[in-house]
Amino acid sequence: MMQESGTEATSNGSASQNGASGEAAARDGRLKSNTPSVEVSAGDLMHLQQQQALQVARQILHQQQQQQQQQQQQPPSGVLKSPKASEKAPISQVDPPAPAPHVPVSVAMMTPQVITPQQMQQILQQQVLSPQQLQVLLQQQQALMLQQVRSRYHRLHRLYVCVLIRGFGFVPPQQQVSAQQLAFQQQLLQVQQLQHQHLLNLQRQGLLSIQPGQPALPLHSLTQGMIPAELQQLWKEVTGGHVKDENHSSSQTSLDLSSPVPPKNPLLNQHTPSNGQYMAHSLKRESSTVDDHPQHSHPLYGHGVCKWPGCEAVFDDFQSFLKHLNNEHALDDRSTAQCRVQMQVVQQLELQLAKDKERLQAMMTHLHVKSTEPKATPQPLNLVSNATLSKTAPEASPQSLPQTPTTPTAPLTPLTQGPSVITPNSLHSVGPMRRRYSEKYNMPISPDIAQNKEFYMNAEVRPPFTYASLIRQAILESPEKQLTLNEIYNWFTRMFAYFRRNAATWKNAVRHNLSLHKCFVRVENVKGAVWTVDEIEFQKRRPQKISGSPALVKNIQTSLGYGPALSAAFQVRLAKHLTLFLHISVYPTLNSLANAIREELNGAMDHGNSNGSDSSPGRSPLPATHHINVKEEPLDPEEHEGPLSLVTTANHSPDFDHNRDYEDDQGNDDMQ
DNA sequence: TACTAGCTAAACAATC
DNA sequence: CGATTGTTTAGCTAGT
Repeated sequence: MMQESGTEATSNGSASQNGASGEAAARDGRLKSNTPSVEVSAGDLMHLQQQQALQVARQILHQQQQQQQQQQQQPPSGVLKSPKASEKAPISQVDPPAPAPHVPVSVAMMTPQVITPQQMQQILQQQVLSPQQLQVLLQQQQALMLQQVRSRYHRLHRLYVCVLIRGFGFVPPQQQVSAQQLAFQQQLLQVQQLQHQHLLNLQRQGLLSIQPGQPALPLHSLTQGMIPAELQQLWKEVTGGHVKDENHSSSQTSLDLSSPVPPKNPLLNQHTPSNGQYMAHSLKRESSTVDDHPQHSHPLYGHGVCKWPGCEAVFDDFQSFLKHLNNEHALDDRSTAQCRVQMQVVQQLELQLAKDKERLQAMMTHLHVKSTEPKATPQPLNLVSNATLSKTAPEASPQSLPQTPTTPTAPLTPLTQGPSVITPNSLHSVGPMRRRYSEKYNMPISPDIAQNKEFYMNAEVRPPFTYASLIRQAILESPEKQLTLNEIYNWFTRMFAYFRRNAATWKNAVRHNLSLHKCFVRVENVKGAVWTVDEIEFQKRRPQKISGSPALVKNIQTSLGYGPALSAAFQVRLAKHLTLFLHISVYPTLNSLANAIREELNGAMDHGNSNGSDSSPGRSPLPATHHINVKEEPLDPEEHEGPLSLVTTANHSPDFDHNRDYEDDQGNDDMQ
């Protein structure tokens, strides 16, 4: 008797693998992205550019030094010479009292992407520019920069410098500054376009989140791979260390620019006497909305713990935290690497968030459009639930109706299978599933089951299908297209969490259906008896409802404005999914749900055009032992494979009409 | 209102 | 003998 009991079990995990694998894939992606060289091509590009920039800057510097050595006798008047190496050494990070030397913008300005080293060399060899001219123009350039581009993205600055230098390069030194500026303006326009484009790209990539009222945060990744001290030294050498206006306007910026640290951490480069003032100021500037108490709050400090990734050091007071921050998380390779990792993480999260937001928006829009249609909402949404909860709605409501008014009442049970949420009472309250929509609108159930497999397996939601449909599905899914009763039981419990309870009830119903419906044929086997599906019988009985009641079809079509019955059924399903999606906050596979919705959206039309023969190749596999009364020829054997598609139904409804008074009723009468 | 479909419950018999 | 399987009936509800 229990010979088949062993078949149960094995594969409850199969369904959840989709979601799991998806998440794993996502995680993999994220992990991969943590290695800057692999995933973020933009970052790689920037890195390369930075390296190039460095090279170019060095080249320029070298050339200039050579020139200066050659022309040492006549130092330029009015313009300061480049600082000596010894003066360059103490850079901003270790030189708190002197903000002037911070010239970080310039560092970032060393963009190599337009001017090749060869070009630069050529320019310098031709001595197109004297250091003094260079200095003047740099200052002009910086002024323009301040005017036109307040954002402090490195890329912008680099591009500006690029333009500057290039403009120089093609203008003879004799020419007047206005001509140079003209050329520069042209370049500027070009660069601005590039900047805009680039910023858009970055925003799209989630690298940047520019808030309206906030100064744009530096894109630290642009300086990845650059050593701030070196860069600033180079800049000093190039500019002579005189870019005061820039220094003033962007003294904080400067630090940012030379640091790959995320904006959230304004302290990284603040090697000021760590009294917190500067940091607090910077912090307040950068996150003013968050920080009302700059002295004691910090994005990296919370509940007495350093929130630097992987740190979690505990501090009694804010000052010690600041000290710790300056000491332990100073600008070094480790911190930089951690910041990069964090950036990648954030980027991935933002990407994901953006995608999901977009998806949600589309769904909301879709729902809103639907709900505004007069008759669409009430019927399909409650189609299942009304019937289902008819008996025990008062019981069920507290469990299944904490949602919004649009929530379908029935199949909604919390997705977590925990007993804390689902009580036996509530489950029991989910009453008979009369007029499951799959029956009513001839929805093929296998796509639904397939797409929502994970959902049904994990959520104790009553599947909106009749027992007959489910039994048929179980049988058709089997390799032999035949199952023992116990195997059918197992399929139910395996596929639907709902059927893991109240076994006596639904098993009785299964048996009842097997016996009652002619479409289920019992075949004696060596091992005992197995049940098969007489597909023809099954197909015959189902379309009666919809084809036999044109009013229903009409109602569906008119009420939904969609035309085909597909829309009604689909909307029910969609509503179900969406409701779940929207109201159940913690569900491990939201993505899969959303994907299911999307796939349904996409697939709906496919079903409308194909005959929807999906996963059930089952074609009357049976010898039909006692079905001598199956005399009507199948309309089209192909059309009867698998679950009914709506098109099939629609196309053949007249045919089914003349099958209306089929023996099913007679058979029932016989039995009764 | 009558009819039908579907569900639940239950009684009962046959089989393992 | 108990559990399982299979059949049948009854009653109910919702939809037509």
